[in-house]
Amino acid sequence: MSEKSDSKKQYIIEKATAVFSAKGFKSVTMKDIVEACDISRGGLYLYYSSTEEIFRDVCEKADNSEESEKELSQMVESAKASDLLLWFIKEQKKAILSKTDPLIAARYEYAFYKKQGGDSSEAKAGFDTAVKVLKSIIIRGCESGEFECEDPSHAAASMMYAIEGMKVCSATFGMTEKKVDSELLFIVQRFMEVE
Amino acid sequence: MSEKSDSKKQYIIEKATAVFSAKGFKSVTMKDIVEACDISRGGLYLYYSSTEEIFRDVCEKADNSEESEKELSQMVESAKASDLLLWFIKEQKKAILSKTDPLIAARYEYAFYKKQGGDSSEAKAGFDTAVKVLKSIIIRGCESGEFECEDPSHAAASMMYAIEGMKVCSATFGMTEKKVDSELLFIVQRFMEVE
Amino acid sequence: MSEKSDSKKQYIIEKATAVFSAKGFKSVTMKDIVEACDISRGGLYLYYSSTEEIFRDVCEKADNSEESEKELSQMVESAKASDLLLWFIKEQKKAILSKTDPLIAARYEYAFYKKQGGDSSEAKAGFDTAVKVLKSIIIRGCESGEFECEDPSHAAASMMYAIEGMKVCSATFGMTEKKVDSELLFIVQRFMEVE
Amino acid sequence: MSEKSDSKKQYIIEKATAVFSAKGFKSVTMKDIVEACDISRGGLYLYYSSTEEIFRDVCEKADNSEESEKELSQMVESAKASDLLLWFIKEQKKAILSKTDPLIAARYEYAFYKKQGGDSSEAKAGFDTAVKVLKSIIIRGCESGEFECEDPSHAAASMMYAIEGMKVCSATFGMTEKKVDSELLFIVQRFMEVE
DNA sequence: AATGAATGAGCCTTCATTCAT
DNA sequence: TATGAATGAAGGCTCATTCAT
Repeated sequence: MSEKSDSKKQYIIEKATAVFSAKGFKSVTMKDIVEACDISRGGLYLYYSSTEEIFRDVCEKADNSEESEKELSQMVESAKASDLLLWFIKEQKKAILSKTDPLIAARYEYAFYKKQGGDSSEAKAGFDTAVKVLKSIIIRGCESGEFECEDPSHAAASMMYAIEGMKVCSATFGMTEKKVDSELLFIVQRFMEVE
Repeated sequence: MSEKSDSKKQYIIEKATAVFSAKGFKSVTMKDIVEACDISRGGLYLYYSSTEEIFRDVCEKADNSEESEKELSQMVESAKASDLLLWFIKEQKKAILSKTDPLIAARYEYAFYKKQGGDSSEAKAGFDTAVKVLKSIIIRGCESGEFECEDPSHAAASMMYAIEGMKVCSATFGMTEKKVDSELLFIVQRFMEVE
Repeated sequence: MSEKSDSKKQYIIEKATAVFSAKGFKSVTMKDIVEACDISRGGLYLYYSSTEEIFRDVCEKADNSEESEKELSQMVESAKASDLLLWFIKEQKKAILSKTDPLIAARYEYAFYKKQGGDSSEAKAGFDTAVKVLKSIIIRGCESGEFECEDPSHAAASMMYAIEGMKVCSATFGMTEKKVDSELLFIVQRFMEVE
Repeated sequence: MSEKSDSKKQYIIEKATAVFSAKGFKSVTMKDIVEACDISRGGLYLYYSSTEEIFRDVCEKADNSEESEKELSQMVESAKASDLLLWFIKEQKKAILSKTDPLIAARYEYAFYKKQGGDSSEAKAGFDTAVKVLKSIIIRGCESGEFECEDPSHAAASMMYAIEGMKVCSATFGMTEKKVDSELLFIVQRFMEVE
């Protein structure tokens, strides 16, 4: 199963990504996927048995190709903290503007759907990871004297909440790039002194 | 029609609120409402013809009983800015913790649903109002010398983004009251000097 | 009941006539009538308990005010047969063009509906009456030497079939007045010699 | 899809024909068809999505097996006009008596339904075709000296109106075969001299 | 592995009809 | 008489899911 079926799964994921990006999470039916993939109804069931299952893989793949954290873990060893921060902020900006992630709306829908059902570990994990990364950047910057920040832990969390808020606002009623830039700059200045 | 049917509508809203709180927005069917209200299928259609229509009234009622902004507009005339800020933060805290608003998840779902459909004015309006209120509190505090803040407009927006982020996080994977308190305090301190 | 309720019935008939003219027979619901009459649902049921019942009265009233046959029976005593024929043809022309009878489509629909249900006496009665009238006109004309016609009985029937055909055609896909005139003239000439 | 589903469509058409013959057009529901076909609700929707769509195919099939016009176009090349006329009249007689076409009532109902909706091209097309065919037969007969007729165009139209009238009368309140024979004979004699 | 026809449950919506007032 | 809220049956439609091939 593994080799062949894996490439087929990749194909399905690819087509499904477009569907979830366009329709969100709950509105997507197995029929939508079947049609997007130009595959048979029964065929799809050989690989996936619910839209949720498909969505998970869609997100997973998207997360990986949004190489962000992986890439970071390499940079983090070598680079200057200010470069890292710049990079992190740019990544977040892209995410806010959905340039990287057209799935954002679907992700939130899914998060709420799971909350309803009691499970929410995935959403939490994503957020916590981002906070950790940001915190480690700040700490690094403080150590190297690039930044000054009394409470990196708190600062990282607060910044991420604000960023999260912008993501939601952008996903629900839209934000201009200019506005996002201005907000991000303002926030960074508030939470740390950049030398 | 108006008196009697209005009380019936109130009854439906009341029962429906529980349904939306428990199941979010999209999963709720007319049948769910019918059953919660213990009325006939046709009976419900006498008052409402879609879950969306019901949801709007549910939210409207919830907004009014979350007397927040209304109440504020009275206080704002007389009170000290620091009291107003305290009050505002407390309201937001309640909202974040869903103590006031168990509809929060449904509201977000609805916002995404409308975004899908192209309309998003309602969500935007809610956010903008909150920013305006906060901004006016900050300005007042600056004038009275209670606060110090260079850029009230920006500060208000940033604080609301962070609060919005907390709302989402709380709605998707939960936040403890302690955590919320700590975050709110930190944020306020970052964005203004409280004398 | 009789006096008061009669005037109310007349009112209902009047309003219902417009509804049947516009929507045919089967598409009309009790709700349509209720709305057209601006009366309560229960109120209508006090007088009528089905659209069919209403439709019967609607037709009956229409038949009476289309004074045709009644009026004729007076004329028939005195007038010249050629005048009567002229009058008869004019009446039919009006009927074909639905100038007199916007109910025509509804009537046919009803006729087919009843046929389905096995009853058809009403439709037959209407047609037979017309044939009789036409036949008596022809006979009268033959006696007075105005017309010449070997088989008045057959001629009357045939002419009425053609007229009936025109009614249906007019009701289903429309006919111009010019076309109707031309056809009626042609038919009369074929079935009798007008001196 | 084409082969298998076509045979299934044929099956549905066959069963549906009986339903439309028995119940007319408007009274027929998808459920009726589903039950007549002994298939599932969803199954029917695989092939047809409205009773109208089914009815169109029902009529089309009926029209083809009433080989009439097709057959005629072959005969018309070779046969004597008087034979053609005889054939045409016989076909009409069958139609009037609904021996060929138990769908007649449903067809009229459909015609009125479409008129209500503004479309009536189908009904008109059917009638016009019949007129053309009859006219060409008459012209042929005149050319060969079999018939004598001053105005074939008018005569054809008038005859068809009469025939149409008989169809309606037969469909609504019935006509005996004898009566139909007698009327048809009379009409033919009136509109042309048969040598 | 893959197909796609078939199923049946489930939701939506509209009406005729009743009944307490 | 008259009202109109309420009911529930009936029909429409869509999907997830299965299964013979």
